[in-house]
Amino acid sequence: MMKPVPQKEIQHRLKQLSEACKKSGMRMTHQRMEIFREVASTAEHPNADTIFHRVRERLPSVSHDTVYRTLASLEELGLVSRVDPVKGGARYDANCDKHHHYICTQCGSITDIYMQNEPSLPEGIENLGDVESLHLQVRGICHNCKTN
Amino acid sequence: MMKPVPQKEIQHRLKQLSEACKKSGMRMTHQRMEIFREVASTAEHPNADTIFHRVRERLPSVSHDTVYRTLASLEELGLVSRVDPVKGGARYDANCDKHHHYICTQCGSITDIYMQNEPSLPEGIENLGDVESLHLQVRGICHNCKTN
DNA sequence: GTCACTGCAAATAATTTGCAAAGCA
DNA sequence: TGCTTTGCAAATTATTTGCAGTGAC
Repeated sequence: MMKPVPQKEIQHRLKQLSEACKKSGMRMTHQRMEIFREVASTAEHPNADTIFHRVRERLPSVSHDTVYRTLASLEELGLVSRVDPVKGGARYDANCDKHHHYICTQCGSITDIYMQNEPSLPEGIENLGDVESLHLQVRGICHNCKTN
Repeated sequence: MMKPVPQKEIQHRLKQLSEACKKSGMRMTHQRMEIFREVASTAEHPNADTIFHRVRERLPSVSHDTVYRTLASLEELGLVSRVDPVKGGARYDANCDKHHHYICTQCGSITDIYMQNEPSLPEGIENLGDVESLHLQVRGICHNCKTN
């Protein structure tokens, strides 16, 4: 269905995690590693509960709140980003390339999209404040939902 | 602080509500009118709870769940739109002009922004599915937070 | 050894639902 | 009158927090 993340990319991301932990004084725990691996291994933008259940298969003692706390730290490190879909809880993404999202309003699937031309900043935005980031969501009904 | 919505515009929006109710078979109740008026009277994108408290001042018996249900119907009618901020619950907006949002990641304030050039659709989006709408969020720290 | 991290349990926030009564068309 | 809508209460869902024990460095 969705293109899997290549092994090489997963390894690269895990290496970044290890470096980021070292640099920031965070500890590289088994849980943190497995939770990040789970997000880094898929492009489907799982939510916290999905991540919890998948990690649990390998690490049966992991708890729900550790997943939330870990995702929050990973977000602070800039290793995962949170996507707020139209409905339902937050979804997570370890793709650090500049990209945007296509969200199916029917099934809720989230797909990374890349722009040829990044949207320009609206004129006068500097009157409002700093610009840290720019997020574009394209919403619609995906082909999969259309045909089913 | 934020530019107030002109009386004329509020009246226009209320008229649209009345027409939309007639057309769709929805009934024009006192609660629905007041809840919509509350959203239509401000540009600050209040959340459900804020709307609840404000409406309550004029209509003391209104309940929390009626506010949620009403906002959901108004959204279906296309009279209000929901904005999902970075953190916290959904926020509501009765501005029907095509616009986007600046969100302060510190205080959570949401400001409408207008683009000179709408962002173009990414090439190949038609391979994913239909495009219903396009939402741009610009995030940063607003001047107000910067100076305080 | 120290301090960050974890699991547990419980709290909180945000939203939804079932149902009988009330009210608009 | 008939069907939508409301208020109440309770249930759910999503997420957060306090705390004592555990583990990485």
